[in-house]
Amino acid sequence: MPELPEVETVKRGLEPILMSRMITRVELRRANLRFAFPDGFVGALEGSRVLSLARRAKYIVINFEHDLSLIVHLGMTGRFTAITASGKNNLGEFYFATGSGMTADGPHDHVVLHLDNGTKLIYNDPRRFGMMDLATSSALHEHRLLKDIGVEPLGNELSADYVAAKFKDKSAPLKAALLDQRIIAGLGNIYVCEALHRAKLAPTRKARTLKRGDQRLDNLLRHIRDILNEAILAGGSTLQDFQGTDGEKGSYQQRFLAYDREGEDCSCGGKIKRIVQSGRSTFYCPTCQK
DNA sequence: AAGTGAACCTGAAGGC
DNA sequence: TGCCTTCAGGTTCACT
Repeated sequence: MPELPEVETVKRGLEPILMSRMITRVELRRANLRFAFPDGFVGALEGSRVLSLARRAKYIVINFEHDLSLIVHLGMTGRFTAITASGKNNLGEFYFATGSGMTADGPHDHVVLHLDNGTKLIYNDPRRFGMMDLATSSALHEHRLLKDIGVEPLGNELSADYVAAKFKDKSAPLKAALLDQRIIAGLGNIYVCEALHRAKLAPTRKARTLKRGDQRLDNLLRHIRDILNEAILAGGSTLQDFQGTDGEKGSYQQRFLAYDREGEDCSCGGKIKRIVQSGRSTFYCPTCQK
């Protein structure tokens, strides 16, 4: 589900809960999510103290003392819920509820982290497309999940020249190229649709048609950055029931101009169309996106 | 080699 | 009401 803005929102929500805390106990309710939890997962985390949190693409990285990192991916439906002494605090997509009597017994509560201040942090993931793995902090970028990830779209490395070089000779549709995490990190189906709509570029166009020096490429990158920043400010989107840290609903969904708007009017007078590209829905306006 | 589609898994929503 | 089909924010594997 979550794309870069939602993952960033969850990471920011986890920060005050986890920072400087020690994990005293780890409950694993099953042996795997997308893949098996690594050997020694529980033992490595128990007794470890959190130093910092980071995000890379759609991965949340929790750094501990002694060169240990926990890499988490929320997949499509992963969410964190913190139960503190004062009640339940939801960090991901969920609902807000209070009451210290809440327990971690939902059918898809797969991991429970018990912290040294009594807080329980629950990872819930119905579809189990999420992932958790351990890594060596000092060699984080060499981890198999992270080593081939491309540039962060909100960092300084994302430039038109970089993208043009990656798109050169690419016959894949622009939509597919933008979803490729090896080129730009963190873009997902929604924000790619929205950015292409804002940039008035057809998702079906071959990536290589945007060449070095083409102003439309600068324009597209500007829209990508803008849309991600706006979404982060809004606390992520609310497809279904995404919510920010404090139970406040993310409000970005209301601003979608193309995504999930099949048949509706585009501001240009055309109609939003839904097509399928590499197995995923693309929403765009054939009238103004060229 | 690159590009497309299927697979992974569960739940929600829509059609009949 | 209930059964069946389709679809979902992601990633990765297996084909052509």
